[in-house]
Amino acid sequence: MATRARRTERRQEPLSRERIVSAAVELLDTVGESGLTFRALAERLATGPGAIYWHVTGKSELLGAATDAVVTEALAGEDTGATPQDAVRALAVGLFDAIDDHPWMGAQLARTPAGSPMLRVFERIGRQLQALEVPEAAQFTAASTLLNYILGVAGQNAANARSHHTGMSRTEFLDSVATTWSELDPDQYPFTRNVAGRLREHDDRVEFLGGIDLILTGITARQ
Amino acid sequence: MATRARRTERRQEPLSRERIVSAAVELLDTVGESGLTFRALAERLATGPGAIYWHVTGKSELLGAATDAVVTEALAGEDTGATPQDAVRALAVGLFDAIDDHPWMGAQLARTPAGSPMLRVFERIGRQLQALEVPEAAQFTAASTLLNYILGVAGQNAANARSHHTGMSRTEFLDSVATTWSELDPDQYPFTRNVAGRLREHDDRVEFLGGIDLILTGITARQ
DNA sequence: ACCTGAACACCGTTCAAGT
DNA sequence: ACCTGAACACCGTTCAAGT
Repeated sequence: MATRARRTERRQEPLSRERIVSAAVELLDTVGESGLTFRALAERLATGPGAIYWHVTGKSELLGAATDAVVTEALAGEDTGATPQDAVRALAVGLFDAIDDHPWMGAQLARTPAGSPMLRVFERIGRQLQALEVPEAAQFTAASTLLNYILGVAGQNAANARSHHTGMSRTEFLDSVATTWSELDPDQYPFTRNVAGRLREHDDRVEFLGGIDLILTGITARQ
Repeated sequence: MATRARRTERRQEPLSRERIVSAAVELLDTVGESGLTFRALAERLATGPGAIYWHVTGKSELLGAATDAVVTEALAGEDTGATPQDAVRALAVGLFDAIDDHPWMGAQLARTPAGSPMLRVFERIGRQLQALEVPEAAQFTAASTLLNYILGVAGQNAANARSHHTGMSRTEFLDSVATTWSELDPDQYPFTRNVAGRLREHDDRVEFLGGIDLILTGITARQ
């Protein structure tokens, strides 16, 4: 009953939104934001650029769908943690790592109106705030603050990833920034000069979590 | 001694980086991000697109310079306030309003590596934290958290401005979001549904300041 | 219904040629 | 030194024509 082995000219699976989106994610991951073009995508899918438009309305929908797919994967699984604070940290770190793996997504998230992907994050943060017994009147502001902070870091991460593609490691990069900062005019930048040294022992993820904790402290200190 | 009145063919001021940047800001403000093209800019400056490249290396530098100009204007003047908290609030609101007036800048700031414009914000936030007597080891994280939060809100504001250019007012827009949220699946989005009503009495600026206060509370609660 | 790929209307950027 | 504007190498998107 089995069909015979065919020549190497493997038959092409039919085009589908799913295949298009996952090819887009691959392209974004390997060649970066500017590498995602309809022509490159079409070549990868062994078709013409026009074909893609049958399944997707345009480039911005495509970028949105790619982001959505990655966020969904990052948010897979239930929220768990010894405390609600831990659950928020786990959620935030999950997103942080996803953005680290897919830097193009940081820029995309930061410029996406609080639509589908981030709404799920908002919801899950909110539930943990309810568990923390944050008063109802304060829940919205608390959840928004956490979300906006996460989005801000996401944008910065994306910007950094874009700016030091010069083959520098993150440590080398931070080192060079630290040097620049410590050479700033002491009259204009006393504070920045003062904290420059701290950059050399800087860990992005630890720093990110430090901000989350600061906000969580602010949220609970009010009660 | 005065030169005679000339024909209406007014003599063109020579091109300069300054004139180019201010024409770019004007174009961005009136036609939006996608309206800034070298051809449109050249027409406005009564020259050819190539001329611009003599004064500016390319589009990304131009966008950076435009952002820099607006931020500089927004940050003009000293930090003042009855308390360091007030000074931080004033600083943050100044930026918020500038972004509100120039929505394209939100996207730009969110994707700018912490370079020149935001470094000045970082510095000024930091000085207020010193005034608050935040322990030195905590200053960097505290300043970064405030800055990242501001950048996150900036990005969201820009995204919102882009998405509801359909001639809806902000209130109408919030109303429609509130309706969407309150119709979400109660099993999947209990929290979001629950806070949906709050959107109708939502004031972006008040909400923004609420987040700043939350973070400031977190910063001072640690001491 | 779905795919093809040439064609359209743009871009940013370069560069020989001018003043 | 500074400006001009045609030309190059791309884009996203459309659409008649095919299967």
